[in-house]
Amino acid sequence: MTRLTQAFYARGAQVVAPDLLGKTLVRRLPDGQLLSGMIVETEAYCDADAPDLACHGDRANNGRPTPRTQVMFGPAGVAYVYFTYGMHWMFNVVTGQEGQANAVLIRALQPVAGVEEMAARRNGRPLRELTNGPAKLAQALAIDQAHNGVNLCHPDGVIWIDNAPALPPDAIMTGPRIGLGKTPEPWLSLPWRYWLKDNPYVSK
DNA sequence: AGCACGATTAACT
DNA sequence: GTTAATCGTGCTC
Repeated sequence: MTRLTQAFYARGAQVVAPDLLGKTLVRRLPDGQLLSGMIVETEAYCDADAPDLACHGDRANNGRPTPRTQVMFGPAGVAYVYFTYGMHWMFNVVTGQEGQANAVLIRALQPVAGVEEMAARRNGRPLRELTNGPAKLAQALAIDQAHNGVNLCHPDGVIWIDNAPALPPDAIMTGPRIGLGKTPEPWLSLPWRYWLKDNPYVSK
Protein backbone atom coordinates (compact mmCIF):
# COMPACT_ATOMS: atom_id res chain seq x y z
CA MET A 1 0.00 0.00 0.00
CA THR A 2 1.12 3.53 -0.65
CA ARG A 3 1.43 6.29 1.87
CA LEU A 4 -1.31 8.94 1.79
CA THR A 5 -0.04 12.22 0.31
CA GLN A 6 -0.65 15.82 1.28
CA ALA A 7 -3.39 16.09 -1.36
CA PHE A 8 -5.43 13.56 0.64
CA TYR A 9 -5.11 15.59 3.83
CA ALA A 10 -5.60 19.03 2.25
CA ARG A 11 -9.40 18.72 2.26
CA GLY A 12 -11.97 19.58 4.89
CA ALA A 13 -11.81 17.61 8.13
CA GLN A 14 -15.39 16.37 7.67
CA VAL A 15 -14.33 14.85 4.32
CA VAL A 16 -11.00 13.43 5.48
CA ALA A 17 -12.34 11.92 8.72
CA PRO A 18 -14.69 9.32 7.17
CA ASP A 19 -12.21 8.76 4.32
CA LEU A 20 -9.55 7.67 6.83
CA LEU A 21 -11.67 4.75 8.05
CA GLY A 22 -10.24 1.42 6.85
CA LYS A 23 -6.78 2.90 6.19
CA THR A 24 -3.76 1.87 8.26
CA LEU A 25 -1.85 4.03 10.72
CA VAL A 26 1.79 2.91 10.84
CA ARG A 27 4.45 3.75 13.43
CA ARG A 28 8.16 2.87 12.99
CA LEU A 29 9.97 2.56 16.30
CA PRO A 30 13.60 3.67 16.69
CA ASP A 31 14.68 0.01 16.50
CA GLY A 32 12.92 -0.36 13.16
CA GLN A 33 9.97 -2.40 14.37
CA LEU A 34 6.64 -1.54 12.73
CA LEU A 35 3.44 -1.12 14.74
CA SER A 36 0.18 -0.60 12.88
CA GLY A 37 -3.59 -0.62 13.10
CA MET A 38 -6.56 -0.07 10.84
CA ILE A 39 -8.38 3.19 11.60
CA VAL A 40 -11.91 2.37 12.80
CA GLU A 41 -13.01 5.63 14.48
CA THR A 42 -12.30 9.34 13.82
CA GLU A 43 -13.65 12.79 14.71
CA ALA A 44 -13.50 16.04 12.69
CA TYR A 45 -12.55 19.37 14.32
CA CYS A 46 -12.91 22.19 11.86
CA ASP A 47 -13.32 25.96 11.64
CA ALA A 48 -13.10 26.22 7.84
CA ASP A 49 -16.61 27.27 6.85
CA ALA A 50 -17.89 28.29 10.27
CA PRO A 51 -16.58 28.33 13.84
CA ASP A 52 -16.38 25.02 15.70
CA LEU A 53 -16.40 25.81 19.40
CA ALA A 54 -15.36 22.24 20.21
CA CYS A 55 -12.07 22.79 18.33
CA HIS A 56 -8.99 23.83 20.29
CA GLY A 57 -8.17 26.32 17.58
CA ASP A 58 -11.45 28.16 18.13
CA ARG A 59 -11.76 27.75 21.88
CA ALA A 60 -8.45 29.37 22.78
CA ASN A 61 -7.18 32.86 22.12
CA ASN A 62 -10.24 34.03 20.19
CA GLY A 63 -9.53 31.70 17.28
CA ARG A 64 -5.92 32.75 16.79
CA PRO A 65 -2.97 30.33 16.99
CA THR A 66 -1.28 29.75 20.34
CA PRO A 67 1.95 27.85 21.03
CA ARG A 68 -0.12 24.72 21.63
CA THR A 69 -2.46 25.00 18.65
CA GLN A 70 -0.17 26.47 16.02
CA VAL A 71 0.37 23.19 14.15
CA MET A 72 -3.42 22.90 13.67
CA PHE A 73 -3.23 26.14 11.68
CA GLY A 74 -0.31 24.94 9.58
CA PRO A 75 -0.16 22.89 6.36
CA ALA A 76 -2.10 19.61 6.08
CA GLY A 77 -0.46 16.22 6.46
CA VAL A 78 1.36 16.78 9.74
CA ALA A 79 0.63 15.34 13.20
CA TYR A 80 -1.04 17.43 15.92
CA VAL A 81 -0.27 15.69 19.21
CA TYR A 82 -1.48 17.27 22.44
CA PHE A 83 -1.48 16.41 26.14
CA THR A 84 -4.62 16.37 28.30
CA TYR A 85 -5.98 15.29 31.69
CA GLY A 86 -2.46 15.50 33.06
CA MET A 87 -1.51 12.12 31.60
CA HIS A 88 -2.84 11.41 28.11
CA TRP A 89 -1.59 12.09 24.58
CA MET A 90 -3.98 12.49 21.63
CA PHE A 91 -2.98 11.93 18.01
CA ASN A 92 -4.58 14.04 15.25
CA VAL A 93 -3.80 14.68 11.59
CA VAL A 94 -3.89 18.28 10.37
CA THR A 95 -6.23 18.77 7.39
CA GLY A 96 -7.65 21.58 5.26
CA GLN A 97 -5.98 24.79 4.19
CA GLU A 98 -3.06 26.48 5.90
CA GLY A 99 -4.36 29.21 8.19
CA GLN A 100 -7.41 27.21 9.32
CA ALA A 101 -7.63 25.24 12.57
CA ASN A 102 -8.64 22.00 10.92
CA ALA A 103 -7.81 18.46 12.08
CA VAL A 104 -9.03 14.89 12.50
CA LEU A 105 -8.68 13.06 15.83
CA ILE A 106 -7.86 9.36 15.46
CA ARG A 107 -10.00 7.74 18.18
CA ALA A 108 -9.53 3.99 17.67
CA LEU A 109 -7.60 1.36 15.70
CA GLN A 110 -7.92 -2.34 15.04
CA PRO A 111 -4.44 -3.75 15.80
CA VAL A 112 -2.63 -5.16 12.74
CA ALA A 113 1.15 -5.42 13.22
CA GLY A 114 3.32 -5.46 16.34
CA VAL A 115 0.54 -6.64 18.64
CA GLU A 116 2.96 -8.02 21.24
CA GLU A 117 4.85 -4.75 21.46
CA MET A 118 1.60 -2.81 21.77
CA ALA A 119 0.40 -5.12 24.56
CA ALA A 120 3.69 -4.60 26.40
CA ARG A 121 3.29 -0.83 26.16
CA ARG A 122 -0.32 -1.19 27.35
CA ASN A 123 0.61 -3.12 30.48
CA GLY A 124 -0.47 -6.51 29.11
CA ARG A 125 -4.07 -5.60 28.48
CA PRO A 126 -6.17 -7.83 26.21
CA LEU A 127 -6.21 -7.31 22.45
CA ARG A 128 -9.57 -5.57 22.52
CA GLU A 129 -8.27 -2.87 24.88
CA LEU A 130 -4.96 -2.08 23.16
CA THR A 131 -6.11 0.70 20.83
CA ASN A 132 -9.87 1.24 21.38
CA GLY A 133 -9.53 4.87 22.53
CA PRO A 134 -7.51 7.95 21.56
CA ALA A 135 -5.14 7.93 24.53
CA LYS A 136 -4.84 4.14 24.38
CA LEU A 137 -3.68 4.07 20.76
CA ALA A 138 -1.15 6.82 21.39
CA GLN A 139 0.30 4.80 24.25
CA ALA A 140 0.27 1.56 22.24
CA LEU A 141 2.07 3.17 19.29
CA ALA A 142 4.52 5.13 21.46
CA ILE A 143 3.26 8.48 20.18
CA ASP A 144 3.86 11.53 22.38
CA GLN A 145 5.02 15.14 22.46
CA ALA A 146 8.06 14.32 20.32
CA HIS A 147 5.72 13.72 17.37
CA ASN A 148 3.81 17.00 17.46
CA GLY A 149 4.36 18.61 14.07
CA VAL A 150 5.96 15.63 12.31
CA ASN A 151 5.25 15.27 8.59
CA LEU A 152 3.10 12.23 7.80
CA CYS A 153 3.87 12.40 4.07
CA HIS A 154 7.67 12.34 4.18
CA PRO A 155 9.22 9.07 2.87
CA ASP A 156 11.54 8.83 5.89
CA GLY A 157 8.93 9.73 8.52
CA VAL A 158 8.31 7.53 11.57
CA ILE A 159 4.50 7.90 11.42
CA TRP A 160 2.34 7.65 8.31
CA ILE A 161 -0.98 6.31 7.01
CA ASP A 162 -1.17 3.66 4.27
CA ASN A 163 -3.91 3.92 1.67
CA ALA A 164 -6.66 1.31 1.26
CA PRO A 165 -9.63 0.88 -1.09
CA ALA A 166 -12.65 3.09 -0.37
CA LEU A 167 -15.31 1.49 1.83
CA PRO A 168 -18.99 1.12 0.91
CA PRO A 169 -20.92 4.07 2.36
CA ASP A 170 -23.19 1.82 4.43
CA ALA A 171 -20.18 0.58 6.44
CA ILE A 172 -19.67 4.05 7.91
CA MET A 173 -21.67 5.27 10.91
CA THR A 174 -21.87 8.85 12.21
CA GLY A 175 -22.82 10.49 15.50
CA PRO A 176 -21.93 13.26 17.98
CA ARG A 177 -18.34 13.70 19.12
CA ILE A 178 -17.24 12.33 22.49
CA GLY A 179 -16.04 14.12 25.61
CA LEU A 180 -16.92 17.67 24.60
CA GLY A 181 -17.97 18.56 28.13
CA LYS A 182 -19.13 22.17 28.38
CA THR A 183 -19.07 22.85 24.64
CA PRO A 184 -22.32 24.68 23.75
CA GLU A 185 -24.85 23.65 21.14
CA PRO A 186 -25.01 23.25 18.24
CA TRP A 187 -21.40 22.03 18.23
CA LEU A 188 -21.99 19.55 21.04
CA SER A 189 -24.37 17.54 18.86
CA LEU A 190 -22.84 17.92 15.39
CA PRO A 191 -22.49 14.42 13.87
CA TRP A 192 -18.75 14.72 13.24
CA ARG A 193 -17.72 11.37 14.72
CA TYR A 194 -17.29 8.54 12.24
CA TRP A 195 -16.79 4.83 12.87
CA LEU A 196 -16.90 1.45 11.15
CA LYS A 197 -20.20 -0.34 11.63
CA ASP A 198 -20.02 -3.36 13.96
CA ASN A 199 -16.26 -3.08 14.47
CA PRO A 200 -15.34 -4.37 17.96
CA TYR A 201 -12.38 -1.97 18.34
CA VAL A 202 -14.44 1.22 18.26
CA SER A 203 -14.20 3.07 21.61
CA LYS A 204 -16.95 3.29 24.24
C1' DA B 1 1.56 34.40 40.04
C1' DG B 2 -2.40 31.76 40.59
C1' DC B 3 -6.18 28.86 39.07
C1' DA B 4 -9.81 25.99 36.82
C1' DC B 5 -10.24 22.56 33.57
C1' DG B 6 -9.63 19.20 29.81
C1' DA B 7 -11.15 15.84 22.27
C1' DT B 8 -9.44 10.23 28.97
C1' DT B 9 -8.66 6.01 31.37
C1' DA B 10 -8.78 2.65 34.93
C1' DA B 11 -10.05 1.37 39.30
C1' DC B 12 -13.32 1.71 42.43
C1' DT B 13 -18.47 1.04 44.97
C1' DG C 1 -22.28 4.86 38.27
C1' DT C 2 -18.51 7.50 40.50
C1' DT C 3 -13.97 9.29 40.97
C1' DA C 4 -8.82 9.84 41.33
C1' DA C 5 -4.78 10.50 38.66
C1' DT C 6 -1.98 14.52 37.13
C1' DC C 7 -0.10 18.82 34.52
C1' DG C 8 0.15 21.98 30.38
C1' DT C 9 -2.46 25.61 28.68
C1' DG C 10 -4.79 29.79 28.55
C1' DC C 11 -7.24 33.14 31.16
C1' DT C 12 -7.81 36.32 35.17
C1' DC C 13 -5.88 39.10 38.70
